[in-house]
Amino acid sequence: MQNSKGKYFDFDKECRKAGLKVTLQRQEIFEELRLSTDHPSAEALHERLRIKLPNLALDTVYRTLTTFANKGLINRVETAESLGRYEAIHSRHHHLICRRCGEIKDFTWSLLDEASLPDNVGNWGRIDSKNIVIYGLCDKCLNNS
Amino acid sequence: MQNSKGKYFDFDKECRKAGLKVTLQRQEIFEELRLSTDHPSAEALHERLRIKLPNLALDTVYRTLTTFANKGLINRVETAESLGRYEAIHSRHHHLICRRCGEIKDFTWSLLDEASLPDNVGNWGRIDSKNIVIYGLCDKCLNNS
DNA sequence: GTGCGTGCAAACGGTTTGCATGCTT
DNA sequence: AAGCATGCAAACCGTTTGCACGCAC
Repeated sequence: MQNSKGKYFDFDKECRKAGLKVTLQRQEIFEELRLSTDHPSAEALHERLRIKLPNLALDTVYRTLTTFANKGLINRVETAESLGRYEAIHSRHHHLICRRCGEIKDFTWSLLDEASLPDNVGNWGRIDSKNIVIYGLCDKCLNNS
Repeated sequence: MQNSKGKYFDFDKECRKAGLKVTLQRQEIFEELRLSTDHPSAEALHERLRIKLPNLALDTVYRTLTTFANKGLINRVETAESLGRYEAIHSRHHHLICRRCGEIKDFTWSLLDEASLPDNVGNWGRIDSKNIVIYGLCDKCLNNS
């Protein structure tokens, strides 16, 4: 993505716009995350990048992900394992989480996105996000049990 | 609750039914959790029980909560802080979580509970729970900022 | 050249585990 | 009397932090 002419997302540009220096580590971490569809953890990303960047430190991955999330370049997702996991930002979606294998599947539900909240919420405050989290057993795990 | 004649929930009975021995620690931990409305963590419960049970070990609280959750006596709730927190089981509800103070408010939304999932979920597997998690800033925190 | 970003190592906090003792059944 | 539950201490694991060097700007 270094020199992409904005094909998908001009990372270098967005990075600088956020006031961050463009480094190889940041480029690669973002790219790996962008290509991942499974909400990897910091450790998982570190593992995957070991071939490309053998010297990459795990704490750099943590720091980078935190920085990206703070700058709004990526989203942090709370999961079943009480473990911080991350995702490249894409469209509004909800989560199906398998209790067994931990896999997280996204799904969209525009009907809900547009629905207004029930009265008993009242004027709780300012709402930033509204997400459904569904737990269960995915098809694979159901068949292997 | 030890000798309550089933006024709210006969803990001793339910405990034995689940194959668990009834101990003072378990009774007190359950009772404290039942009286709590703020989804306390294991550490918070431990702290609150210090007066009643000065010798109660923190790991006992962890073990007890895990045991209860496994037996279905209580629910485990995933929260903003990536921290396991617990709640006594009450009626079906959803969560409003304040990013600032971490407070979790419950609300009900039967319309959603009864709604059928969108088509794109397909036959993902077996669904155990379906919860909405709303993040934002509660009224108190909004006014103090 | 300035200062942010990185790698290294050590600290940290919540949670889990091994073991011997104690209490429920 | 038998065995699960507890307390204690140590281990564990994911994450954060302090520091000095190195690279982007």
